[in-house]
Amino acid sequence: MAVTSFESSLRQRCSNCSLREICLPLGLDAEELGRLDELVKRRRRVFAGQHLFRAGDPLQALAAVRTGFFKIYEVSAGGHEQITAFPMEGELMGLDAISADVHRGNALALEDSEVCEIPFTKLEGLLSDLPRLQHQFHKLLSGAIGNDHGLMMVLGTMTAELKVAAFLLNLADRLEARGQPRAIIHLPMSREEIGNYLGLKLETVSRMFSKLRDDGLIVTEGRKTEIRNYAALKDLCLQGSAHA
Amino acid sequence: MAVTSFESSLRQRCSNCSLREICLPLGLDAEELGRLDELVKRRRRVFAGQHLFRAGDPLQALAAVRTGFFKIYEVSAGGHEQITAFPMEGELMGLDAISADVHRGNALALEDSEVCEIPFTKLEGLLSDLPRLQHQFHKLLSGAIGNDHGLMMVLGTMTAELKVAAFLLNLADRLEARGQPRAIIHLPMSREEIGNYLGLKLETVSRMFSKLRDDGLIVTEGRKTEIRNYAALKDLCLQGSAHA
DNA sequence: CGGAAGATTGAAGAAACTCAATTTGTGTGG
DNA sequence: CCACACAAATTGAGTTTCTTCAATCTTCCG
Repeated sequence: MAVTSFESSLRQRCSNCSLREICLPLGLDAEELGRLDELVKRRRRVFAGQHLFRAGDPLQALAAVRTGFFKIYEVSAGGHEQITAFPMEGELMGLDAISADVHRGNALALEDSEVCEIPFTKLEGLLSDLPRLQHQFHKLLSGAIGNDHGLMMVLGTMTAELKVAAFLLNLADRLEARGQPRAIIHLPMSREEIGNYLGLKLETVSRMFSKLRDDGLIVTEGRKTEIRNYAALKDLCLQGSAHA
Repeated sequence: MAVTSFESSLRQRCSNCSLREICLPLGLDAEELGRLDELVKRRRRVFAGQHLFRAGDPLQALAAVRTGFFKIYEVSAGGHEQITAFPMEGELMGLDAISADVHRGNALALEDSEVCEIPFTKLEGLLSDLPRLQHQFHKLLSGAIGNDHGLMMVLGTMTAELKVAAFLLNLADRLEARGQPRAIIHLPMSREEIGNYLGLKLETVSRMFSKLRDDGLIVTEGRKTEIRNYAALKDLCLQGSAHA
């Protein structure tokens, strides 16, 4: 018992979370963190292939990825699937559900994962009391819009090669923001899922991986990818969208 | 003077605004509306071709379109422009700027327009006091994410013909939500701007307009477009994305 | 170790793009 | 009000890019 309570006080708190600089509680003081801590239901496990929520589910809680990787996909009226995000550690899922109190997207774990759940109604109550948390939450929502615009730019302006390059760079930068080496990327998603996300067919994605490999920008070993020349990859993206 | 004050009390209030069911103040009571009213700076004019804000400008105020039409476009590091939205009456602009306190996008008036400006810091203060307004604001932010996902679906899964059809349907539905006839659409944007938004070249957009016209779904007269067969246009979009 | 799913590569086809010419629309000054 | 000039839109022909179809090859589990 003593051990359990020790562990829970040590590990299961936002204040000790290694993701607190990325996740919701960024920039809160100890008292504010304590209030938030009370709300958060931590370390719910979601195994690879399982859904955390599905489109149509009522919004109960927002979820932050603690460990692992998810894909969020929406299904159109015509039945087509479109992946809208690949959330990783520290990223929130379900923000688009606030609008209608119902999830638009489906959240599927790509590998065994853990999430922290934050009951949304309770969170909104807390936001009224804690202006800094409120502002932080607005920044998160706004940032999600900005991320989506970034993807629109990729989808709307880039060729297949640039899309794949931008995809890898995006992952690299997000890994780096978490203190991990940006050069080594383990892709938990298939070529088909990457293609769906980027508006390409899986064969095209595969071809572009091969091309980037042949050009010496990356090294591929199945789903393990290493960025060999980050600067060149970045240049490729920049100059690529410049010719318009 | 008496007339002026009469007019201002009659016209220049959210409570009398014809857009209150679409814009921010949805579902507020009289007292809450009054508090919001105090913040809003109304009827700032922006003439066609003028910018309301530009990327890099510090976020001072969110802006709601009162009359007219805007385009929001972002410029990538490589210099490519991507239009991310065409806001019309009742729609908010600048939500993506909260994240970094700086505008990401540029807001250009496509026709002579009027906007209501809401100082953002003051708004956040008010949100803490008015839970219903806070919730409404969160719904708006969340809805913006949902809209973006809808566009991603269009960009990622649809052919040129379907993209244009979906674009027209989107406009039609938004007009209808404002009590205007959904069949008659005056497009304030050029073919090139439509193409930029949809990830197509202007010639392709033109061709698809012609195709939809030849198929009897729409009638075109320059930028004036009439939807002749709404149901068929909708079917086209649905079945189109089903084959995957 | 064997089977199935995922990934790669090739060749042929379709979709959208580029380049170019023509037509239409718009606004301005005579 | 018309004529002119300029910008936008349309249409055509040829090319590029991506997709489709198909055949391997690899990886990952049981």
